[in-house]
Amino acid sequence: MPELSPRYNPQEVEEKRLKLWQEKKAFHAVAERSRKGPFAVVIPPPNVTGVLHMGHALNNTLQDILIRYKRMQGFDVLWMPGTDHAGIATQNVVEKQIAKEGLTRETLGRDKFMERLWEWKAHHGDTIINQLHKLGSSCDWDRTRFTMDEGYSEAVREVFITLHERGLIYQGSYIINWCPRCTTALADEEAEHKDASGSLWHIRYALKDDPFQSVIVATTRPETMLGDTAVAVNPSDERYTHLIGKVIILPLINREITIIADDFVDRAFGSGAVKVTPAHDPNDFAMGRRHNLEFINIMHPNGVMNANAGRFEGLDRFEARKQVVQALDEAGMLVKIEPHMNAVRRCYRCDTVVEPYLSRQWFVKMKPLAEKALAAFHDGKLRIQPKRWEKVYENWLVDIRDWCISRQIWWGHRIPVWYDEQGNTFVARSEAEAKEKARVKHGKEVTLLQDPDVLDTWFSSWLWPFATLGWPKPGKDLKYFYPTAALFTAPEIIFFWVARMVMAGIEFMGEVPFKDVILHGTVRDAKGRKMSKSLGNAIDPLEIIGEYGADALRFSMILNSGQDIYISKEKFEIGRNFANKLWNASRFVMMNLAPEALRIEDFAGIDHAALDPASQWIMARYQKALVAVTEAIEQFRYSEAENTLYEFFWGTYCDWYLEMIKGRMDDINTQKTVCLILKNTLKMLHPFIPFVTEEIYSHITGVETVLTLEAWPIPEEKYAYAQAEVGMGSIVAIITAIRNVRAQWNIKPNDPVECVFVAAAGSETGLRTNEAMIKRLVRMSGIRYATSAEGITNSAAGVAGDIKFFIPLGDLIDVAKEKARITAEVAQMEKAAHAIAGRLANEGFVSKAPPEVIEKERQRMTELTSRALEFNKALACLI
RNA sequence: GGACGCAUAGCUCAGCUGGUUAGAGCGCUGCCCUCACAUGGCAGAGGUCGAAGGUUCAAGUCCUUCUGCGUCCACCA
Repeated sequence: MPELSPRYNPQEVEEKRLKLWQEKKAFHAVAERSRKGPFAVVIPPPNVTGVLHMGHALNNTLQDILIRYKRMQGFDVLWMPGTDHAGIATQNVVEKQIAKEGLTRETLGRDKFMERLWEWKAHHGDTIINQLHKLGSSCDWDRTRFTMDEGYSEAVREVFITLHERGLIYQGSYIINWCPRCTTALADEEAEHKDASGSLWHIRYALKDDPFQSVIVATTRPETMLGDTAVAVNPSDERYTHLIGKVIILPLINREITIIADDFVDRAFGSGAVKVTPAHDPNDFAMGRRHNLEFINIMHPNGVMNANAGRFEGLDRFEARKQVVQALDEAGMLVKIEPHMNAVRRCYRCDTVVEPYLSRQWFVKMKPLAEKALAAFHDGKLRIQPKRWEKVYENWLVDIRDWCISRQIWWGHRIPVWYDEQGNTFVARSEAEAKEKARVKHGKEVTLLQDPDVLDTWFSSWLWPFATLGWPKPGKDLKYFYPTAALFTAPEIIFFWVARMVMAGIEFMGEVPFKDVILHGTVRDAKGRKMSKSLGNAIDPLEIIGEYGADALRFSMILNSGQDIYISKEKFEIGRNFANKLWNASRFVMMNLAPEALRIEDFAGIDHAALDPASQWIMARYQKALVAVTEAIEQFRYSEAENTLYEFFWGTYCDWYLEMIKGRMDDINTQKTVCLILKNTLKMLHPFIPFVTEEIYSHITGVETVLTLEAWPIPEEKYAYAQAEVGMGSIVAIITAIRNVRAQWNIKPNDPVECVFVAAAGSETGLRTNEAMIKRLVRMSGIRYATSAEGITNSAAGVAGDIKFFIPLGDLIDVAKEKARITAEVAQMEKAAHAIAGRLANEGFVSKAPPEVIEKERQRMTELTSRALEFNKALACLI
């Protein structure tokens, strides 16, 4: 056994283990290898442009815990890794890069620009994967997929074509969310509402026949008035009924527009009259359709005013706003300006204010898909945790709107549609197929042009659970691993991704893609703010890994993962410290145990009848921890599982058990127990902190072990009985024993002495409350290391347990003060007993409370009374 | 405007179906470098469970209202 440093060095160990896992292909998934069946999880694919942040770290640690646990349980585990091409985000990154060379994508041209994108992907695309790797994620890395790799693209095309055939994809001109900076359409979910304080401009529109008569309209976007083609009022609004049908001269543009009546108009808002701009507002668009209005587009795709804007042509939309307002004011048409709070939609990629813009796009008809997703949920085929998110999922599906899937960018899956010169569309799997279709239609070869647009990134992401398994090609993996078991993700992404995956899964695989959706919190800084680069409050996971180790990162993160997680750098110390404690306790064990004990594999190797009481006790505690941890993991309550392990290992195994058996290490059965409990605890801890546990395990066994391939411990029912015997003995007896020891050995100050401790079986409850008292009493006798006798018992015989105590009499405490304190506590005990007595005398309680509760209370009272009595006796016989 | 979440020790949170004298970690105080570990050990201080009502024999836990913080959704000009 090589000498191990007293300080755990994570960097060295983690590097070594990563290499080993790779060499041994430890995470390689194989279908139909085990009788336990499949257990698959797909990673939420991070953006290729991504750099590991705390959100990833949390998300992947959660998955890894489950994955490693299930692997240890013997399932055929597949954790599918990969990255998302992240259309706009990636294109933005590369556009910025070429901008440094003075280039734009337009000057470069589509093909060259695409080359640059792929080049970028080749160089930087693995960054995040490598970082996830460092975190210890046990994905089957050989399977790493990319949403734009060849097979995946095939799946995307197949889905587009199938949906089109089923009448669920259509093309049309509607008002969509347009980002003038990215010059592309966005889906509703990609345009985020953000509150902003703006203004409400009230403008006067004069009547053509009678310039002295006018209506006043209010708007938050005055520049759009240039595209007005009507003014609308509510048909039941008496103020305006006489004006319906009259003509108005639109200021600045001098276009004649009509006053129309429409139920949409809210009489109570503003003046009750509203300007109608069908090409620049979704409501106005609908009105325009209803009333057959003209659609006048006043803007170029980049947000600069076009020729329809008259003298405002060439101005950016915000500059145009200023100048329009000014011009209106000068013309005396501006009535007033009110401050106004409203939600402005912004591009989720570049934060530019989104423009409602009329354009021709491709859409997915969502209602039929959503209905099935809803039905599957109602049938209980999908569980969402925590439950409160179920409603969010449900509401979105109920109120769903069609999905705009075309994007005017270049990085992505090209829309598989070709047009001939007449504008006929040919939806096809390939250009050749399209050409063939066109040939049939025209009876001759014709030239075709492919639709220049690409598909929304999410149009590929929503296929992730089955496209990664090889769909549309049939295969063993697809058949075996689909549907997957669970999905871990952040709630922000329910609409973008989760709900859509459910739809696609049902539509194309006939089954929901996962049974459990686990939504975890957001990682925030200590002040509760989201971590972001711009705020400068982000803690880099790689920095933490470098300093404290990946185990420390994982451990601390999970321990803190209740709802949202508030992180500061100091919080990672707990993980580092724990790993170090684990390391040192193991070092101690290895220093003191015989090789025979270190080789112990299971409980059968221990002669339980010959076991010392402390070891019997730790067995019981271990069983309890094992059951609790297993249950917590099954319920996805990882922080609870981890906390249980933390307390068991540190608070019970180290602080009590190892202290107790020091000096008893010559017993081989004790040695074996010490080792076996440690080994099984390492196994239980392995899903949480894979590196350090495996390293230690390998040192103990002397064999390089891949712990995730070892079996998860199974509770041994026969050891549970020790639990029932846990009890505290007579306090008077303890005091007596201490006094005897002192007298017997003629103890001098600061002499460490072993104390024989009498403890009897019987009283099972009240252990914890007794503990503090006993420690006090023991201290009053001059024992400093009062490892107390919690849980130590040696059967009903009431014979000595043999727990080691150090008794330095140097620092005797103030006995009088302690006596007073104990007296107070005893009084409190008596008070509690009295309260119970009162309760028991209460008619309501006796008649209405369940009998077992009454019985419990009665017992408790008896116990409190007798304990108080005993403490009183003990006080009397003290020094 | 709609929906949801949180409020428990100085800080971060447990407290799962109402039933012992409300717990942990960090921080703080005191004593210890004792031969596994000072990234450690032992001992200790610290809470009228956000406010007010209500249900109940019994409320941190259930109901109502309010206050403060947070999140998501939303086409009202």
